[in-house]
Amino acid sequence: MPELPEVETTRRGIEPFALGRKIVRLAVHEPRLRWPVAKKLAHEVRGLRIRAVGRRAKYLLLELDTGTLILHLGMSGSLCVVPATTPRRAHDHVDIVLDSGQTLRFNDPRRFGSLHYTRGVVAEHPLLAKLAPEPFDASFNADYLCRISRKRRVAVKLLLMNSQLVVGVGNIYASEALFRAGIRPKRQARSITRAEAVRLVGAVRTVLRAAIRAGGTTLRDYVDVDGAPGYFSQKLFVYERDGQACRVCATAIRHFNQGQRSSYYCPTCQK
DNA sequence: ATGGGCACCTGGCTGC
DNA sequence: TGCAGCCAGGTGCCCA
Repeated sequence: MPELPEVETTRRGIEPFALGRKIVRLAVHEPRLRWPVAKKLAHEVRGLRIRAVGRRAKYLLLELDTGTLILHLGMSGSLCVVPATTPRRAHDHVDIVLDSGQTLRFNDPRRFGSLHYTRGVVAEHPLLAKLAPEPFDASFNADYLCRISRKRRVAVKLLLMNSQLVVGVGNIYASEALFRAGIRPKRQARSITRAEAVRLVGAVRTVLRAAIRAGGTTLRDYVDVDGAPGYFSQKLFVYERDGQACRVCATAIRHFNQGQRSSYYCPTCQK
């Protein structure tokens, strides 16, 4: 579920509670996540201090004294800060108990999330090593986009969602960015003109920034650290708005399936 | 190398 | 009311 804005909202939410805190105990109540949580992980991080709370793509990174915890929220995951005495609820899989008496509690009904610990250079971890630039990085620009897409026949929306081109853009924000750039999701990547590439890079950044400002998008179950929803759903132009009037030109928004995912666009605003 | 499809899992909604 | 069927913010992997 969570795309970059939701993960970034979570990062900012836990940072004030986590930074500088020592991990008293890490309890894995359900190790069957996307990959089984390593048995030795809890023992490895016990007593270590959280030196930084970072993010790379959709991964949350808790930098500890001697390594990094790598947490992915999957499709339905969320992280809350609660007093350690708070009773667990369904799908509360991991507790990171801090020396403040609070715990970072990971909840994930679908269990597509993951938790790893690495003592090595985190950027070289197999999950992170092949990731493309961050959308706000200067290296993600129109030249780069043109170069990558030049020979690609794949639909531009699928390319946007490919973490080897740019990270953090999932199904919601790919549709939204393409709307803002005036480009139909079905267009072959190689048909994107330079002017369109300029617009698309700008649109990706604008929509992600706006979504972060709104605390992310809650469609079904995403909540932030305080259990509150994100408000960007009110500002979506096309996502899950099929049949409704385009907010710009009033044409009915259309919907179709693309790569086993739903895509939405305005047939008038997008060419 | 590229692109397409599947798998992993639970819960909520729709329609019979 | 019950239940089958379908859908959902991700992404690694296997195959052609």
